[in-house]
Amino acid sequence: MKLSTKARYGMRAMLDLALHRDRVPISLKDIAERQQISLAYLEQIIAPLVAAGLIRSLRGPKGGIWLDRSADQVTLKEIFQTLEGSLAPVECVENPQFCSRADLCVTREVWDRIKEAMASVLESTTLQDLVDLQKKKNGSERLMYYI
Amino acid sequence: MKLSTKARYGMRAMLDLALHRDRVPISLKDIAERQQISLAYLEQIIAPLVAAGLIRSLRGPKGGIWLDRSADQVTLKEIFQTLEGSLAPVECVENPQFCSRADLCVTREVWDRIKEAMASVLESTTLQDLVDLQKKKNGSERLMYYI
DNA sequence: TACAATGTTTATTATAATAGTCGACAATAA
DNA sequence: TTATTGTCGACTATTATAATAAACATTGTA
Repeated sequence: MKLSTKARYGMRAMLDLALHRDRVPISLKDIAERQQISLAYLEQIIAPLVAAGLIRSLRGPKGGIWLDRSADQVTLKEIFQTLEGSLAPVECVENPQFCSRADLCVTREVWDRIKEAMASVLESTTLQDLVDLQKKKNGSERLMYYI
Repeated sequence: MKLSTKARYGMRAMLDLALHRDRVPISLKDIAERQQISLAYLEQIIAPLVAAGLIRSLRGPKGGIWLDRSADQVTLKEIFQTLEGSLAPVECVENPQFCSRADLCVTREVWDRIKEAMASVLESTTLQDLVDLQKKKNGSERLMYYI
């Protein structure tokens, strides 16, 4: 049960945005270079985040993207769900009619608990928490991330 | 991030075994029928559980499989890991050298927390817990599961 | 106004994983 | 001895993933 690269890269891209809030749009090209993701692929990852209203964008020279809210108002759950869909590890958790056994099956309860455990982590963490973690972690290596 | 059918079916098969502890081997055919899984596919799911020592087996007439331990001694984590591999949602959590950014990347911390949250649920639940849940849930429908 | 620099959208593709099926084989109780 | 079980390996169809690429739309600036 592995995460897709879209969710992995997308989370990195969102953190990159949060770390570079300079009141100017950040170009996809810059993010792609810093995060070592191909520009073309990054475009595909950013698109749903724009559609979900987490990111805003502007085309043209000096264009780019930026967070629509302050980092402490964006939970990782929103990002995750936008890129990966439901948190449920099996379809029947959200969609009982997916399996005819759903109403009798107690393994479903297990998968639901896992969903809730994941939700708890992702709801309680914001982009700002990641920013703080990053700053704390970098210490002297800060320059790598801020220049 | 969805579970494979192997883990889904395998968890059901293990619960089926725990519910039918009658001191006799249970045939794969019976489990396949009750759980609505093809026999051929179920064989593939059972094999790693036997290899992991969770299940024992006997061939021939009246042969079948059974739990090697009592249900309260089998955590769901063991079953999950046997069928699905690591709990880590991204490779770098277990294998830092998977990604060159691993030591600086704080999204990795998020994925690790998710892994731990899942582990917590799966470690703290045993097959016996599922058996109890099932009995409680079934009530009058018990017969469906016990005959 | 022209144009270069950006984001947007859609199509296409290669690779791998999933979810099985099938057939030959091995062991064993009756 | 034989029918009944589990074991093992090969095979296959379908789908998802992880991209690449090309054409297009917008916009700041010279």
